[in-house]
Order: sequence, then C-alpha cells, then structure tokens
Amino acid sequence: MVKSVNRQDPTDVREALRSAGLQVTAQRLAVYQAVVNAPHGMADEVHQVVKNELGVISKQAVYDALNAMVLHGILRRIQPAGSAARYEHRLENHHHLACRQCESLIDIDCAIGEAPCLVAEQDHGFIIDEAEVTYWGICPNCQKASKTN
Amino acid sequence: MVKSVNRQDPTDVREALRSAGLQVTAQRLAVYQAVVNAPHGMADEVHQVVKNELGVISKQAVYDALNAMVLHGILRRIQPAGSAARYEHRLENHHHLACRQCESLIDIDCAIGEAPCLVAEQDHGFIIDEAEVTYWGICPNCQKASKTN
DNA sequence: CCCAATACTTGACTCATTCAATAATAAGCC
DNA sequence: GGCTTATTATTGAATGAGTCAAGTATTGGG
Repeated sequence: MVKSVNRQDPTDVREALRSAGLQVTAQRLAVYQAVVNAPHGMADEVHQVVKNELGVISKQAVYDALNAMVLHGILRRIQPAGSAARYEHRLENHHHLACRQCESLIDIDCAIGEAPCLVAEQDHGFIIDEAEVTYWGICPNCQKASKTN
Repeated sequence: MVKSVNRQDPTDVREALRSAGLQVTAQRLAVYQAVVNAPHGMADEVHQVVKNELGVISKQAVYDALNAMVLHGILRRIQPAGSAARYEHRLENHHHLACRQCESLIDIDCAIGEAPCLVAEQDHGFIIDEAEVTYWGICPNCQKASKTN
C-alpha cells in the first residue's frame, strides 16, 4: 500500500518520482509544488499556478503530471459530487467536509481513528482498500450569508 | 429533513411530486419508474429506458425530471469518482461499494448503524446533514478475471 | 556524448450536462 | 367541461472537464 507520508521537501518528490519509475521534470515538480501550496485545487487552477511559476506549460502536461502522480500514489485525487477533480498531497487517511453552497472543502481527520465504519460488514466479496468519507453541510460563512438575507 | 421511505407504489410518487409542488407528468413518472427498475443508472441509461416506455422523450426532459426529483428528495443522486452521475430511489441512509475496475456499484447498509463516524469530531462550524461513504475495492468478478490472466 | 524511452506541446475531439427560445401540457378556476 | 397561465417538454446550440493522437523535446542510462 501507499506510504502514509506528507512530502514537502522537494528532494522527497524527486525520489518519489524516481522510485515510481517516473522521470523528474520541471513540469512535474512545479505541478506537485502547486498542489502543496494550494491543496484541493482543480486541474485548471493548478495550471494557472504552474504557468506563473514556469512561464509556459500546456494543460495536457498538467493533466499528465497529475494523473501520473495519482497513479503512483504521490498525489491523491478527490472528486466531490458536482465538482471537477481536485488534488491534494496529504496521503494519510483523512476525510473531507464539503459546503453545499460555496463548494469549499476542508480536511478532517478520521473521526474514530483507524478503521471505524471503514470495514463494511457486508463486503459482497469485494477486496476493499479504501473508505472514502465526505461530510456534506453548510460552512460558517454561508450560514452567516443566509441569515443576513 | 427528507422522509426515509422507499416509494414503489406509483400513487406515492404522484403524491410526492404534488406535495413538492411539482406537476405530475408522464415523463416524470416514467423517469422515476426507470430508476426504480434499474438502480444506479446514469442519465443516458434512464433516457434509453424511458424511450422504450414512452416512445419519445428528450434527453433534456430526463435531466429536468431527475434534477427536480433530486432537489425535492424524491430521488437521490450519487456521483462516484470517474463516473457520470447515477440515480437511485432508495432514500434511507446507506452507502456504496464501488469496483475500481468495472465501475459496478452496490448498495450496503451503514456498517455501524445510525450515525457512527458520521458525526465528525472537528466540524469546523459546519452544519452537517449527511455523511457519504464510499468503499473502494475490487469486485469478485474482477478478482477472478485478473487471476486467470 | 548519444540514443531510446519517456514526457511535453498542440490542436482536435468526446461526452455529460446546461442554457435558451419556443411549443405543449397540467391543473386551478369559472 | 372549457379557458388560462404557470409549469414542463422539445429542440438545438453551447459549455467545460477531460482525453486522444501525432509530432517535437527532454531525461538519464550506457
């Protein structure tokens, strides 16, 4: 399984790429860094950030980099209902708190700890490797906004 | 909150539509029935089924019907990562088991019962109304397939 | 330093979903 | 039961995330 580590040191990313059999390129390093600096960013946002960093990079290269790193467990992809895919570098098991109104997304640790309801009783013969939990609600800002209206 | 009921009797759907302030139309009834008969269907599949039933219906009408019924708690929309939106009529709290390879999706009851890890410790001021849980793994069929290869 | 494998660029393309304008229908009222 | 109007359906075009494919550039092992 994937090592549960937060990689912030650039050296680690290079190593992670290499040990995954991926080449180390300026584009990939910049894409990784963009995700670290702005977690939960969508591909398009990552693209903007990396453009500021490198000058030019194609949208396709961003998608390639993101997909490759997700595939090799260097980044994690999350796809909240109704939103484009988002990316994060935090790899340990944690969950998300999503606002139904403003689409904001917050990390939260697993409520009970290791594997709470994460072991399904009725597994139907599936080999389960992950339990993804998303809490849906209204964030404080949107609560305020709807009161004043 | 939404009443936790499985509506299979057509009369109930009519009532549900009316009490939601929606008009009862042949299209909506057929769309609802299609979702009951083939749970977890995507909009396009629902469209095909309803076409067989009614002869003609526009894709747009299917989307309108699905959206309206989801908005009023008559249907439920689920959006597994990497898939188009799917629809189901079962409204009680339950979760899903998804195969990473074949995209199959199975209902499972909540493992612990009422509200297990469904109450986040760190709610960050959010008013949480739902905890969505998706278990990811490999289904029995795909396990077999990968062994024989 | 060279070369093959890997990655990037460009631009066209797919597919789910939505938008907008027009036509049809449901259901409350007389 | 027939009008009336708000609600819903149809049609066709548009959007936007993401992928595909062909050609060019770069990485890093030999």
